[in-house]
Amino acid sequence: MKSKATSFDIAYQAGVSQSTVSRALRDSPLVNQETRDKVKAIARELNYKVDKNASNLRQQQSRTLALLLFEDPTTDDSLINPFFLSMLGSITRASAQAGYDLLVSFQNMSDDWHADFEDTNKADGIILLGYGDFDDYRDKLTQLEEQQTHFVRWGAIDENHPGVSIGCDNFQGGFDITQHLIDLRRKQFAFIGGADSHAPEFLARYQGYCKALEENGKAGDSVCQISAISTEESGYSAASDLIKSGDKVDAIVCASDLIAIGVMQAFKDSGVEVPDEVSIVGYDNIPASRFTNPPLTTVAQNTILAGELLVKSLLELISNEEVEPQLMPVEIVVRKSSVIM
Amino acid sequence: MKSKATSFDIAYQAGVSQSTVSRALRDSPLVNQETRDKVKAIARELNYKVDKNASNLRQQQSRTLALLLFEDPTTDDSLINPFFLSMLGSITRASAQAGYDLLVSFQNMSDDWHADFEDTNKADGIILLGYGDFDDYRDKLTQLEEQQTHFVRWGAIDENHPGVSIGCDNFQGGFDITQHLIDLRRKQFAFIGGADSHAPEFLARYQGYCKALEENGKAGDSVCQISAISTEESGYSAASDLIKSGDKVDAIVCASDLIAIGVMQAFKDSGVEVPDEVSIVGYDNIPASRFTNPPLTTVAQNTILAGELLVKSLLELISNEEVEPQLMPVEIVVRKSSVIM
DNA sequence: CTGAAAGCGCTTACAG
DNA sequence: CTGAAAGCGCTTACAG
Repeated sequence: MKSKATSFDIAYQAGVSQSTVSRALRDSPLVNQETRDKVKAIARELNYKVDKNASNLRQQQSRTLALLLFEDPTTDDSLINPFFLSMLGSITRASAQAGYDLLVSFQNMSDDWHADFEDTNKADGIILLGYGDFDDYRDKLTQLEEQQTHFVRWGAIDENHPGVSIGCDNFQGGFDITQHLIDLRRKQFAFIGGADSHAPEFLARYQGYCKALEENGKAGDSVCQISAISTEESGYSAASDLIKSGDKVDAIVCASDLIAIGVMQAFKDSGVEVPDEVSIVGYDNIPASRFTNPPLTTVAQNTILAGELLVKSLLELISNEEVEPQLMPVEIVVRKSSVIM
Repeated sequence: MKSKATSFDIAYQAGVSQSTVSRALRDSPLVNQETRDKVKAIARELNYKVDKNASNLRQQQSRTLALLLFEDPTTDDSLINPFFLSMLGSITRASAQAGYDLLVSFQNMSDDWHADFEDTNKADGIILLGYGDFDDYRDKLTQLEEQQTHFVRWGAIDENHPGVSIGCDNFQGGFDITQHLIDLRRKQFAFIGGADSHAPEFLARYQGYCKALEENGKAGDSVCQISAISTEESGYSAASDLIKSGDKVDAIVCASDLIAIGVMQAFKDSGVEVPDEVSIVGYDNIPASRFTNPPLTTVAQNTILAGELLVKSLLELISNEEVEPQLMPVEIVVRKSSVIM
């Protein structure tokens, strides 16, 4: 009584075979309209639901996507980079709309993502968000590709990177935000954030930064760059080094908002006024960027579109369609951390 | 060749029966040590992974938990209340550690959570985070209970609420933070946030607030309360009303950080200094609360412990153990929005 | 349009 | 300690 109804229970009550029940519930055109209605009515009445495990086993699929997050060295408890957190909602939503369930896990929970998700039939494909060092990560991507795993990742787009990437135009973002500072008549620039193969997104932002300086005759001397990973602490310490060095700067482009928040704090702690003495800008438009003091000028990436595109591309990959990497545009969000009133 | 190995492939190579392979891989004591090692070696070599669907179907379970988030009216794109977002990491982590997968979805994606998760065998249990109006939500909880669904929720603890709740001591939090303001010699108090059955957490915080005022001989006149839902906009508009009313207040307890951020903005826009003229405090200790100007004094809930406890309790429920609701302690985080320097 | 039957890949009671 | 067999609840080719 209390135990779950199966398709046989419905078949019995409807006076048809179990095969017919299965067909009717899946809206097969093979089934007579009348039979179909009857079966559906009984199914509803018995509160019948197709058993996912049985259905998936039979069809050799899972109708589930896996979202693998990178465990970030964040200051709060979430362990997830706030930028990725804002993407989570749209990925969840897009998966659900496509009729797929979404499994969420951390990348470091497993060594072999393919084995743990696709081989076990837990997921039909994988979405990757974030990573530590790209040079290490690349090997994992190559491995996934060799195993013919269906996966998409958010990040820099480069023909040499394994797999399909969806990402924003980091070069353009770096260029635009630097141009914004140049338009404000800032003279002495610095870039804070790693600018090498370990972090290709940051590198592209840096290259956009350099290009903007170059186009404005500011190459050479003022192309100052200090490495930092994407945390407030790292930004704080990089900025402290810069301040100690005595180099005069009046414009700082940070590779991420988290870095910028740390950098801003370091300058304030040294008694330097932001933006009066130095303009500071970030990248990502994380929720906290609106609340910093002063509010942070930054580069926004469309996280809603990003989530939708990641899911859409992955589903295409799963249906063996050809999928192109996608480069999305960025948008400058001007707030008070850059503009002198 | 390229197709996935099954237990039969291993059986063939190991020269044993498929049953023995299954037993060996599950570390059954029935299997000879030698046989077990051989089977495991071959499994590793063939990159064999147990098919989840088959295994789950057979065992009539899913080893999966469902996390149902409430789609909040947030200002950013995530659609998820930042407080719950910080819990996501620890829930993900705790599930993985218990050997369970975590399915994430929005509550409004479905009308019948039981049917959509437990009846389909997609999940063995459900974790609920957030809701809109508690009076509506309560019916859903009652329904879940009637269907004997395994579920736990984060929220107010009340014997009359259906199901098992894990939550922080909202009454104590409201009391402590109000006492903090009293200790600062504030005189005229207001509480901003709904204080009725629609939002039991807010109500408990309000009751703690009232109790603290009462104990300090401040009951009666100063027990001012203005309703607001947990968004910056709602806080802003409630504070604007308060300001317009001309009532003098020098201490405002907000039911959440989001409300407090809006309230603070409204006062600043009216030229009132925070905290010099009015102390403003929030509740939740969301990431952005550290960055507001001035940084927000608030009540912190231990999100890591909360996530772990939710998962632990749900697993106990699944194994049909008796589970008690859990009330966790809170901690006041004093920042500059309350304290005059 | 419908039914009987096979089979997806496991786990486990049963028999030895 | 091991194997043959049943069965979890579906979907779908096959036959009519």
